[in-house]
Amino acid sequence: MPQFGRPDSGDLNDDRIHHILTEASSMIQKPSPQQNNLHNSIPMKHLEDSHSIEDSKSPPNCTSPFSKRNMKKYENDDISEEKLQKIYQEEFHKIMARGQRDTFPNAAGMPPLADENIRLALEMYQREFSKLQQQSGAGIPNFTNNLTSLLALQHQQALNGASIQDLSIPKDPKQMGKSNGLSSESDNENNKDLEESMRSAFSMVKPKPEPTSTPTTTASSAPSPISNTILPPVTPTDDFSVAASPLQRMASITNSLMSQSPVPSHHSSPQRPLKAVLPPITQQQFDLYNNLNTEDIVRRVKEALSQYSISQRLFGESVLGLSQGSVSDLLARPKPWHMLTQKGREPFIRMKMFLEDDNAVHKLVASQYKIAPDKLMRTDQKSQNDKKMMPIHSPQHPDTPQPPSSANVMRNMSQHISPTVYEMAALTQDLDTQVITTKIKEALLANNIGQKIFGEAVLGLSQGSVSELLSKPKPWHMLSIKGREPFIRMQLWLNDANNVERLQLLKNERREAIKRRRSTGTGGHDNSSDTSSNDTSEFYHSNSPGPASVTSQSAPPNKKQRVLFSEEQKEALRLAFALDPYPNVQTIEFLANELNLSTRTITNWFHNHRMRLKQQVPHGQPSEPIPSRENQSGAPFDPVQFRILLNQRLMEIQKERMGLGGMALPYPPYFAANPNLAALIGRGLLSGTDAEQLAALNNAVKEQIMGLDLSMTSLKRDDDDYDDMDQNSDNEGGNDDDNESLSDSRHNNNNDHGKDMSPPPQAISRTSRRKPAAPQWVNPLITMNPGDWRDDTKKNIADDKEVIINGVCVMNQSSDFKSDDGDDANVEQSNDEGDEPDSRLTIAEGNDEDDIKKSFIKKPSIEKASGENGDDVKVKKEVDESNAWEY
DNA sequence: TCTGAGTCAATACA
DNA sequence: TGTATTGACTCAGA
Repeated sequence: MPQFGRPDSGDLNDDRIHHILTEASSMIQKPSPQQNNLHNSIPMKHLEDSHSIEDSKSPPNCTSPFSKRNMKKYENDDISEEKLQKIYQEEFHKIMARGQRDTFPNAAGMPPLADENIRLALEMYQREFSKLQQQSGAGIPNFTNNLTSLLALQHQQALNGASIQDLSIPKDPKQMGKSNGLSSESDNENNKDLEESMRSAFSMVKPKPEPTSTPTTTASSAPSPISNTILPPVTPTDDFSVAASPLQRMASITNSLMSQSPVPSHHSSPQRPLKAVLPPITQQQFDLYNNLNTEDIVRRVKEALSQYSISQRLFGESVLGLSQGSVSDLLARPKPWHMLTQKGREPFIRMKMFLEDDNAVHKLVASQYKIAPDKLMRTDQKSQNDKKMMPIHSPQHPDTPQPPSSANVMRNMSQHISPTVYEMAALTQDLDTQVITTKIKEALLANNIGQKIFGEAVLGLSQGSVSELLSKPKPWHMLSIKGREPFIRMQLWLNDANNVERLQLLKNERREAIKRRRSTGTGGHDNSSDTSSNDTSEFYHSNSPGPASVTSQSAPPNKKQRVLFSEEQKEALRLAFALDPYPNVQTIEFLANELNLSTRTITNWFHNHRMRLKQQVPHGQPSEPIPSRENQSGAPFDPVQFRILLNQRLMEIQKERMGLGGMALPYPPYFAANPNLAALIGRGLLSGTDAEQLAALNNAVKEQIMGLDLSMTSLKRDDDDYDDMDQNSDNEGGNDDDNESLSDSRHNNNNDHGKDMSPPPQAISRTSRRKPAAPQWVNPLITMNPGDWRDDTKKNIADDKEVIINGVCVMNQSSDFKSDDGDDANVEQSNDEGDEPDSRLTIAEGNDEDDIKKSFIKKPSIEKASGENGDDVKVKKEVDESNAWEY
């Protein structure tokens, strides 16, 4: 499905960019070695100027490893002005191409990122070019004219807010090229260009060429390694510098634009043919850093990388000249200094230099997120000057500088510096995601704006993603930069005075478009994403890598049908998960065979199940409902045990379907007489093996037999694996209606099941998945402090306890816990209506039998679980270490 | 290679 | 039609 916000219309712009590049490349003559040298050096200056225009007036930071700029060649080389002009012209084209992308809202609705910078860069070019002209008395007349007109046009369009489609490049075929052809990849390449350029801006790394890669003409249609390495070389000794002059690089860009398949641009492009090669550490540097605390360095580096979400890959390649794996190894297990060889000490010296360079981290961030370094630097400087901005210099101690209110931060940022969303995400220390989503929900509801249009236009996300974000927002500190971006966008949207109007406008446009389509009989399904090339709402998008992947605009392939698990399959998977949330390959294959599913599907299910269980631990909860893999029991998954337990479970289900839920089981109860119980406990699936716990279990079994607890015997809707916790903490949503709807749902389910006494194992028995109420802010203390589940009651529900066993909960249920419905318990619970939120291994008790309830909740392990937080942690740790069930 | 994080998009339901 | 769910996918880290 074509993504809203990624319309085709931008191709026109890309077309022009592409054509400029093509024209430029066509002008290229094979450079002499001298030219090569010159070209190798000039872009660096240009990049510095274009990326650090404001910095250009200040002396470079000579202490920085990133400040080693190769300016000498440009300054000293003897070269004709004509060539210089040509080079300037080419670089101008390049900047223009970038400027078009960065300055004007592009097809993806990206707002201006560095319009000022681009303008300054262009002005700089103009100045330089004028100087050249004055010096030489010759020059290229049209160029300056074009430049001037472009600047004027750019300025005017910026003022008018003109869309990219209106951008008219001065028609001078000789210099500027004509508009023809299309290349949607131009933007990608420009992104790469920018990325690589930025990388080079603090280049400690120079790219190493592929052995055979020295294309010298524009004719090559094969992708060249150089096409991926637009960045200029760093040092005069660089082999690559000879091979990749700007002209050649431009030609390669053109070639790659012509030949590349539309691959989304990403900084970690898999086609990277480069290997980082750094200039060696000098003896002076070795002397300077003759004794380093590697652990401390590693710690600080990790903090920096973590704080700014800098990938190890980028760090390794840009700073250390090492692969991601090597970086990981170094950071995880730093050797003490004295144990390192000179070579082994090099990366630590580089890390040290990196840490000592105030700008290095920001440049890396800029590189990672394609933020113009000077922009980021300005942000940084502004933040230092204006305390209302994010205090980014004490990131490791978020409590020291009091972060400003999120709204103020956003307001300041959007008003003053127009940073990218990534910048904001990286630099904002705290944001109340709950408040934001609440406001968003209110706004959408009040103005009848759907999640779909909001997500596509404002967030660049699909409806489903918006739904999850709004209903289950993660706390800020738990979000990666990427995950923070939607919230930044939401806040920006909230700050926009015309936010609703824009969306309403867009909505109407869509409606009109649909009407037109229908009236014209074009038919086809409504692809509401394709109406939006000029959508004002996309203003909220930045030109950061973007929230939404650009999906193909072409006709979607055959709709892929989703796998739908039958209840039996789900039950089996839940059981298997309870036995081992991290199944090994053998287990996965066994399950795949057993359930007639693909191993991939099994893997995905476990993966998703872990993730979604984890998501149920909301807002800042340190609780880990799923034991880490290392904490898993050494005992392998036991297929026999699995089959026995599953068989019993399926019998339970069948019995329930037959409406015999209240009757005594004709077979040994689930646990009480289960010969595998001991094994289950012994495997650490139950926390504790003492008699009391067994007694508690037996109580639970007794309840089942008495029909007081239908948790094991009701097949309910199958969507409650993950959302029930949210529901439980829903302070606003719990009401009678919820219960009613749930009851209805259960009723229907039972009826449905009753009709089919023995559904086939593969039968799809989907039941109601509708939640009775949208989950609201979930209490973070779900597993650690159940007493805080509900802010409204503030009840210390010592009785409300749960035991999550590998994500499967065993809990009691107090009477005040029944309010919402059994459907939304944040742990699997049962109620007297037979609504089992999750038919996974669950031992619960009915609401109506206080005695039984009490007997159950007095399980020692559960009491431990409900203690003070500290106790909780302690107990939890013990549980983890003993591979026992968690709570 | 596995895992977590984030996301898409098919699907179901109100 | 809008929203919630969830299987599957991509990407980065270990």
